[in-house]
Amino acid sequence: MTRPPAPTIHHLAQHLGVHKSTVSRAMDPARRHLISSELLQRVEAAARELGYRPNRAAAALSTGRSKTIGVLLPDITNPVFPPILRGIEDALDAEGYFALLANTARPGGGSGAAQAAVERMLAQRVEGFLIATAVRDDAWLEGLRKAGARIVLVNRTDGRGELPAVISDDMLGMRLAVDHLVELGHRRIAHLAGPAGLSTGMARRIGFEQALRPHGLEPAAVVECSAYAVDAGQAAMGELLQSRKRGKRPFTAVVAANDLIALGALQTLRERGIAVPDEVSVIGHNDMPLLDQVSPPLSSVRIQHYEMGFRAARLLLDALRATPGSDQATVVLRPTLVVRASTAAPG
Amino acid sequence: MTRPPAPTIHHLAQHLGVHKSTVSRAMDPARRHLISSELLQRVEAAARELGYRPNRAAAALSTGRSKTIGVLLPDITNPVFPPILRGIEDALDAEGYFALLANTARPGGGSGAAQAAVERMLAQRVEGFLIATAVRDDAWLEGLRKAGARIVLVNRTDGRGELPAVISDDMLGMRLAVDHLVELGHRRIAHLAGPAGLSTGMARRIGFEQALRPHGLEPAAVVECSAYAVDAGQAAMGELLQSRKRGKRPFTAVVAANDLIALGALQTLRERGIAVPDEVSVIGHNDMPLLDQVSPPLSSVRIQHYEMGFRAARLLLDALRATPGSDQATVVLRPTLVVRASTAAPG
DNA sequence: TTGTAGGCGTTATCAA
DNA sequence: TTGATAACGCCTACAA
Repeated sequence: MTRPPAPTIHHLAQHLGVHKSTVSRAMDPARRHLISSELLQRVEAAARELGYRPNRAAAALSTGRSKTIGVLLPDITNPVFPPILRGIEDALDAEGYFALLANTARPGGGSGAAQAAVERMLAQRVEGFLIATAVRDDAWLEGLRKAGARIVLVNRTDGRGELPAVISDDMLGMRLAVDHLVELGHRRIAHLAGPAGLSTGMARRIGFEQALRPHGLEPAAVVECSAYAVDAGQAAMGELLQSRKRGKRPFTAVVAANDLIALGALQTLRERGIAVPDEVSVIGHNDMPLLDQVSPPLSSVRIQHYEMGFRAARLLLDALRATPGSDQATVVLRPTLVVRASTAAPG
Repeated sequence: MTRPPAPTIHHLAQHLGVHKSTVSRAMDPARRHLISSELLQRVEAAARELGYRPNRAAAALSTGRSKTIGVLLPDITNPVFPPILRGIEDALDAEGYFALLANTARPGGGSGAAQAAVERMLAQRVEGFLIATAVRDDAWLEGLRKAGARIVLVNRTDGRGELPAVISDDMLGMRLAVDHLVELGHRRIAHLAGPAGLSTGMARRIGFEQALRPHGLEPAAVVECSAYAVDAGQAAMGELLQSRKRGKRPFTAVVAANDLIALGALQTLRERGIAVPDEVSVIGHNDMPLLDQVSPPLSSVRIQHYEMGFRAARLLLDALRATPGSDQATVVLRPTLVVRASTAAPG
């Protein structure tokens, strides 16, 4: 039982007794109008009958357009990325594009995996890249741009802000968190920062400090986590408690750079018998799924992940139509505050 | 600033004063040995220098192999799929393949979206499909197979078991859950079933009933949820409590068909002031992330999602090498029990 | 070990 | 409105 060879445009043309260019035109919505409606119908009927599908690989070769976009993200297993990817896909799908996906956070680390993925994608002749990997070091990214690649950053920016990006307003996000706590009466607020090497880690840390200023406050303490992960948050919270014991600037609230870190903090606090929110308030960032199911339900700053992916993909698609260089835009999305039970007035 | 046209094999050949087939051979690891090592070095150097990348779109046209696999899943936003996808990608990546992804659970419902995605993927000349969409109705799937498409099912089977698949042993999974509860002393166990239209929903329900039998037990009650979702679980748990009130076969434990349903159940029980696990034990299924962070930490049956994706992709890749028809295999992975705090001896 | 010729399935450009 | 011809960039015989 061998599979029948897929019919080509040639077969169809022969079958109909017309030339293949005619079939080609009939199959293209943009050039259909050049065909007599009677012939058009016949072509469509025959195509259905023979199960003809234009070979995109051939079209790609001929036109130079693969209808394909490279998507780089650290790890789809991290809950912030699925909605982003979903948004990307929905936008691409609407234009008949596909995403070529690569998870670039390999055990090895570094940007090597990302570069390797880019190489392969380039070979596939993707028309552009959507990049959500968060490492801030990327000379290679700059090189990619210089080589003529179309790029839109998602959920991050490059160092110099030369690349178009769709991000969340991290300054605003931290202000929402801090204002909320200050309003509740907190004056001594600590920060569990994300890795300084990641663009959001840095932005949120700065955002935290700037958000305190208008209130005449300074950070009670800042500890940088080694990663956006529960155990890193656990460890960092431990450190924070050390400094607290040493009596310098005891804090009544903690702003975490992300939800996983916040969950780790919650765990450490629970272990030490420190009540949340009675003794210490905790607020996360991202508002990932299921935060309402943990104990206590975690307050957080909600980011529009789906929207971020969708807009980024649209931005890229628009840029592909336009001439190179006309794609300079950065979209900043507004986060919102989600108050649950992990934040309350200081005891 | 227009981007420089990518160099082709022709340019490289010219630059080196050799014929393009020579370059072609030099770039292919499988045929490199036919080239004098001196020339090989020159080619490689020149390739690096000019930034030459073989155009896969052209190679695909020429060889008929796109190095591309279509992956269909309902919704990447559902936490069981990211690890599956990651596994798929890792396996594909190792062979230089890419995944073309489609989320087929659209608001509309039905298998229309899946079929549309398949159409487009066929046009892209994917070499095969990995399908994780769970609807059990699929005449169209059968049609796809008959048309010669290479398919491996992931996390589901087809009705007749004609397609190779990688699944988890749902019978065993339910047995693990039921045995655990029986061992704790439960005799009246209820089931919150998944939608009967989904392959896992059906399999787990049957598994549940069969697991009770050796213990001389019958289901205390079974309620089918409208979806694998928290609110569906909430509603179903409400129904279960109704039947309990009516006094017929009151239960002391609930086996949920999936974790989201279990979380919904937990919520309803909390609202009604029924203590877990003191009055009712609850166990989920899948062991999705963060279950250890909810309250009480949810016992569950862990499924090897990553492995499932990885194995499925390998199976497909192997089948692609072999001749059609030689790919009949079904891999069954073994789940494990994860005991946390939501299950205990009946009060 | 290297070169030559032809074809993969489309689209694009002319010409009719 | 349709047909003819020539690419697109690579691979695969086969010949040298």
